[in-house]
Amino acid sequence: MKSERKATVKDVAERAGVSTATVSRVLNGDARVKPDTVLLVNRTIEELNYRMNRIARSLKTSRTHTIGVIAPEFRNEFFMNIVTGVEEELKKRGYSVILCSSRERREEETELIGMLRDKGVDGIILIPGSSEGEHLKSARPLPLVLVDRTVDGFPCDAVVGDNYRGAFNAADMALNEGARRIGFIGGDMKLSTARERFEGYEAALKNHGLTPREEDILFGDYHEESGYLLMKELMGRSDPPDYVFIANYFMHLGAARYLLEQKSPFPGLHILSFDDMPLASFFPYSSIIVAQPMEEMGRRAAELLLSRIESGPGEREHRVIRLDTSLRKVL
Amino acid sequence: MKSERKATVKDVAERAGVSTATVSRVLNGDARVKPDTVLLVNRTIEELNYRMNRIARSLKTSRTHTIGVIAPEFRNEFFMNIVTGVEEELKKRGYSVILCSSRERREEETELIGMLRDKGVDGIILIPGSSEGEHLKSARPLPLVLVDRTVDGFPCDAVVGDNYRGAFNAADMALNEGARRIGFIGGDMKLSTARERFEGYEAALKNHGLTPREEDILFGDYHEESGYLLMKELMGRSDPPDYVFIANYFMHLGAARYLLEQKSPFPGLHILSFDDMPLASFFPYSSIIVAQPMEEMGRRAAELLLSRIESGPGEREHRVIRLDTSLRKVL
DNA sequence: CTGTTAGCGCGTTCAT
DNA sequence: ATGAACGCGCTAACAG
Repeated sequence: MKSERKATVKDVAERAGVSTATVSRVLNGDARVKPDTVLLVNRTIEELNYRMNRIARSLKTSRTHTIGVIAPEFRNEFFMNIVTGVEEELKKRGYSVILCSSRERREEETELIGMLRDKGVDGIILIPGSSEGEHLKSARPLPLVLVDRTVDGFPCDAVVGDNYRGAFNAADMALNEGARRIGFIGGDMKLSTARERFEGYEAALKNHGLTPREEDILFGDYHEESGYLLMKELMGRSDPPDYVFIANYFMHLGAARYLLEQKSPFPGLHILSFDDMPLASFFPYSSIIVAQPMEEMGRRAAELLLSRIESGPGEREHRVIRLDTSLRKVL
Repeated sequence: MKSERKATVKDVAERAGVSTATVSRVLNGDARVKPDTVLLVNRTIEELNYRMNRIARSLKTSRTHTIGVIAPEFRNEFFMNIVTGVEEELKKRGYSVILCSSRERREEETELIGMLRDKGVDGIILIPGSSEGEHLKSARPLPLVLVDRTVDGFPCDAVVGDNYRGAFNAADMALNEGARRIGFIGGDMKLSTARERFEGYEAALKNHGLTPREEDILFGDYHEESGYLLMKELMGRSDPPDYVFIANYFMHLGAARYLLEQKSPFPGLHILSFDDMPLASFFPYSSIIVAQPMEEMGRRAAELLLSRIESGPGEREHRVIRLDTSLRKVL
């Protein structure tokens, strides 16, 4: 059982009595190899326990079958649902993913893009951490697909949820149900999703002949703490709204924490929120949830990216895929 | 602005009037290069906007500065906290991570190990999806570090929490607080963590002169649904225990779902649980939580792996690092 | 259908 | 302190 050094194409070629080119052809499923030869080569490969050195191949082809994925934060279930979809689809098509966290910092995004390019990834999928995109052009000419949010001043392939309609539909349903006043706890309006969700909410109210009251509308930053504080502010008033729309899951989480802490109940309170995470429907007063197809967003982003990669620089138009949301009625 | 093909060492060498060997030395910080030359080369590198082709380097050195990380599931916050620690530490030391999901299947683990080896990773960090490890030897001789759980019949470097002491301490605290009967909702006893947690619980009871009642002890599979069902079974009885120890976060989640669904309260109920996730302390009746240092587990695993990689096949003893847990008192 | 040959871009002796 | 030359393992022309 003397385990020699790893076998190479050359070893296989010699042992099988063919040329390295033929071995390479078999390896790559080239059609014009005599079936017998294919068999012979494959048998030899088995015998030698040969495994292709993909690094050498990459050097030659300048393709790594590796995609860089940049997410703001791994501990975020929402993002990781997207990544799950990405990985699933990519794996199916023979790619793997280098995952990096941008920690929500622009400079990190820039740095990571450089690192990924150096590592030779075939493309990048990025969940933007901020609303600006100027720095993303450093990815060029590498194929790049944004997920979840678009970015200002940087037209780019992207897969996002239909935030406007999602928010509109939720608010509309609440209104049809008899909501009198719907408060709003939003995200940073510099983010595309935060804007769209607010606009959807606003449009639904107008559509019902209501004008949103300015004091019912609060903006935070999509983080847990901000949801906590804004909910506290809203409910601490003498005349709070009967419905509250919370623009994302993490603010919802914070709001729920506040609500749970209070001894006395809030009769008649109903909460609308974005993102149907496993727990969201168990938060107190949770009533209508806008569900985004998180994994599908990831899958579609992967698909889009691969189509760019595999078709070369064909179509130059940027494509923005907007996925439907659905409503989940809780109580 | 004619953007030529990417510059190579050769281009830099020519432009700087030195040899490629010198450029390579500068690139790798070789001490014996005349300072002037270093400066010159570095300037040229800037001018040409040269970036090293790391694939070519990898082909030569057979080191990729890439680590494979296999987790059972990306949507699991617990695992992703570990991965966060891994990525953080690795990034600091100049490595990046290829992340793959085993979907909790042994065959996937095997397959992924093969894929990672083919991609030339320098080592693998694996969060085992099952209790068996026979198939993991296919990773040899690649450095491999297990995190969170060890595996039967496969001695291996590993970083785990001190499950026994964690469980012991939690149960002990509850008993000192006046708990009369502590029920137990455990995980699959084939898993090392499930066994250790049960043993810690059992030992604490014995230590207080109590014998655990057989009917108070239920085993599930660490998943949400199983927590739901077992909690339902336990609380549906005529004489349920006053304390319940739930052996991991996801079962705790399921149990909480059950509890939340019930109209009538469970006066005096206290829940002990493992893993201090952001929400755990808000679950109903949550009382004592055993917190594992999730990110640190990841960091330590990364450290251990890199020490193996960078020191070559030195020490042959497998090292198991057992990290302390801490107790979090909720109510 | 198959073989020959020439690199891909780098690190590394072995000279000097 | 520096250079010339070879080769890591593979694929891609180009021949035949």
